Amino acid sequence: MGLTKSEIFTDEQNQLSTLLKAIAHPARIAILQRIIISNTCICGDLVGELGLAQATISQHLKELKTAGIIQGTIEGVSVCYCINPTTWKLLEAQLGAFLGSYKGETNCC
Amino acid sequence: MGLTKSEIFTDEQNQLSTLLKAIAHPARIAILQRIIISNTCICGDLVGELGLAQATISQHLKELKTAGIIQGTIEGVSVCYCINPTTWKLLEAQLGAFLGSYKGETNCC
DNA sequence: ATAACATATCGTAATATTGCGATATAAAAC
DNA sequence: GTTTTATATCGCAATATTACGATATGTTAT
Repeated sequence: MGLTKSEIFTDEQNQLSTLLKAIAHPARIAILQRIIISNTCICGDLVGELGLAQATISQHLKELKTAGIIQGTIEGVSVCYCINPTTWKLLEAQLGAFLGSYKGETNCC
Repeated sequence: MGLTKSEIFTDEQNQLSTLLKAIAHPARIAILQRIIISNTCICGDLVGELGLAQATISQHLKELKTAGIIQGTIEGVSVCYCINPTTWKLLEAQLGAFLGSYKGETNCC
């Protein structure tokens, strides 16, 4: 085993969990925060600021890209990574609906 | 290696990633949705509805409980699991701040 | 062309996650 | 007290993730 049984869940549940998984790492949260702040972010900058090796950061960027959360365009020698607005909005919507469905009524515990 | 270097990130980044990781699984999303809908949820119900073994569901519930997202109180023979309102609000706040920090200005790609 | 720089990919080791059968625990019913 | 019912834990196998050194690739300067 060790393999998530995605076939027994809905597409929405699988999609949301995939997006959340991509964000659920402190390095990737830090990377996204840096991208959002600078709005023109290259990998090299991150290598200096986060305490991770270049290979590791490149790998995290790839995961964010694969999930569709960021997009990269080649900008001369370096690569410019930005937030993918479509996916970001999708995440906000899906997550908002999910988190908002709990109204805080504690009838129970 | 294979161990996340949490010491190089801020407490907020680590806390948010821990909460997200707990939610970032389709089974756990499904479980939370069921808990929210029924507001009085026991493990046995879930075993029938999701296509996972009892041991697996119990493990997912434990992970949600360890992360502080749900809380369980013994209710006779079965256990009643509910959302932990404090953690849920914290997650909404942290995530709202994070997702909301991106304003969608594409100056770049 | 070649050197310098930026990023990606490969290979590998350590650790974590997922899933489940088997078994333990603990309360309620008989 | 034994059986039933509900949940938890153990142990294991399969797979995934995290991290990084080494190396490859590709782009700009010289």
